[in-house]
Amino acid sequence: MSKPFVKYALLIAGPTASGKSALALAEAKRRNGVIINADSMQVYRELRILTARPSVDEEPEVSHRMYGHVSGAENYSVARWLRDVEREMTQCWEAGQLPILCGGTGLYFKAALEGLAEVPDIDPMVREKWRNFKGDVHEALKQLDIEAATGLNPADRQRIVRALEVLEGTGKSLRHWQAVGQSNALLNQINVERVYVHVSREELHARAERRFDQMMAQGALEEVAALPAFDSAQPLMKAIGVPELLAHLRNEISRDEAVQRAKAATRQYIKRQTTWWRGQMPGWEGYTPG
RNA sequence: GCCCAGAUAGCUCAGUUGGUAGAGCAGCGGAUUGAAAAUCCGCGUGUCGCUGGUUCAAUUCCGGCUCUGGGCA
Repeated sequence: MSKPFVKYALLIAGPTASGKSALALAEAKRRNGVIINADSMQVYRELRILTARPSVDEEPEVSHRMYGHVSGAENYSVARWLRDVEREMTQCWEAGQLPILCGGTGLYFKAALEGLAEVPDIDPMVREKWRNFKGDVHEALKQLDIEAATGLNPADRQRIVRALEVLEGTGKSLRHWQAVGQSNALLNQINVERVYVHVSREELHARAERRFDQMMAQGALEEVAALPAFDSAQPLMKAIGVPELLAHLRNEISRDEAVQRAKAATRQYIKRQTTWWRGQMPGWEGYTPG
């Protein structure tokens, strides 16, 4: 007789507007669970409506963690999420509750399941330097780290800048850290149940469209208008709907145009999420809400 | 009713001095290790309104028709 696992977790993933939150809620009630956020945008306090954050007030009997717990002035990251999740899961187990990780950010689930390269924190000054670098960053990386440079597309500025800041901040190539491997896979020794909420593309599009109209009715425009003057490079400023509604508030495009563009951005996001799970996360149990 | 303009990809339009057509957006496929709702790569998906005529060949030229704008009545 094998000893039963003490540590157990339920992972609920799926594209946006698939109905993950509803499933998580039902499972939490049924299995004495706590819902933990696995979405990179729902962590930001200032965007409740646009990120479709679950309205916690309506379900006081179910505890939600890591929703809106970060200011949009900050740069959240996979690494911070892993640290936050580890803390929350531990609390759940100690309280005899089931942690339910629910969200649409594939990289977060992948990092939790497979670990993340243990790159030391980078000095913010170094990050700033490369993010604001005016010249050709790919040229710069070729000079400093030819191996990392050849593996990246010259147009992929974001990854190139990351390689540059890691090199300068740690003295070693990003390739080195990734080769060293990941020892911190959070869910490694844990009994994990993985559920992928599957809904047809057509249905997802229809639901996402309806949902955005609802967001507008609930005051999404006002929510964006009320945002503090964050730097446009902040992650929160790139949440779907924010650039579009800001453009409308600056009188550059009509309200209808902004809505159409935001809906298109949502469809494109759904496509990227679908691709991610197809390619990066095979072996999840499919679940179709019905 | 008459005159003028237009009708080409899902949308907005370009183009072909006659040899079955291409941009942007949308869409589809892919990559993805500390910004991931990010970032990047790839792919035209088409009765060129309908119908006759001229021609080896018509989306292109000519006629008729239909529809849509605008103008005149």
